[in-house]
Amino acid sequence: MMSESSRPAVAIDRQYAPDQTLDPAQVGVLQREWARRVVEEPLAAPPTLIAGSDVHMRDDRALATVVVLRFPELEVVETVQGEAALRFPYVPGLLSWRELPALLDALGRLTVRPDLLLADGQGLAHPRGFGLACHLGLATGLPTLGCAKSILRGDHPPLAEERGAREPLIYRGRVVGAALRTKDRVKPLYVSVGHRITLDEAVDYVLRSCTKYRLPEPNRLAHATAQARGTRILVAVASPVHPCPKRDATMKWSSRSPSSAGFGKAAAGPGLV
DNA sequence: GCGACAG
DNA sequence: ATCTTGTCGC
Repeated sequence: MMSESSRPAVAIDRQYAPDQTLDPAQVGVLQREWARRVVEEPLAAPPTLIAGSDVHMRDDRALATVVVLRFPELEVVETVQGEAALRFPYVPGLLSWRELPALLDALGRLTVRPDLLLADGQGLAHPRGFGLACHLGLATGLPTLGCAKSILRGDHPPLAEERGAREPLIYRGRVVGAALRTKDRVKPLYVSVGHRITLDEAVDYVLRSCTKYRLPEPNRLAHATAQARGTRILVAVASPVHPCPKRDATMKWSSRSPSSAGFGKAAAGPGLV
């Protein structure tokens, strides 16, 4: 058989693949530009398939996992994995440049198309309005939302202790997201628009995806799978240990790069050349 | 200058 | 995120 070239469930727009050679200042400029392309609008229809993603770091490698669940049943429909070499340091505000390669690798392997993707990080609640969730949205064209475990930027009024309690996340006088209690008396999650969704919908779907745990099921399962794979506690019946070729650790830009100001220190920390 | 800083 | 065991609490 042939010619029945069924296109991938999720097409990756390579124009948004992170250019790993850019320095922080250049990335910042790109983020501001791309932030203008983010669309904040109501979902076209209630989602039937929702996905959650997570990335596990291990030995200079980023292992991504995406789990798709049927909604609102929350039954697993598909699980895919992706991988990429870590060629970018962790810099607050530039997370997508570090994690997107592995995530796109995984997303490109999906055989079903999610109606919504819950990313583990910020969406619009970002210094330049372009967190990981927004980046994933533009790269896949899918509706996305950011679901972070801690705040990157912004503040919010005290939150009631009951599950469902919600307060706006404010940054520079703007509502960039929402603090959401997904479980009684447990630290809240920070939800924000990623792409093609409204904040109210994002909050609604995150809450409806949380059953007995703090994190939404898609993300919780993706995290467990990614972590297990990274720690090698999964039954690797037919798959040998991943080859680990030699690679130099050029994980930091010139320590005197004038354009690096204002982006915080690199993961390697100060003092390293 | 100092503090903050998704994963 | 990662390095890492047990432990206090519902």
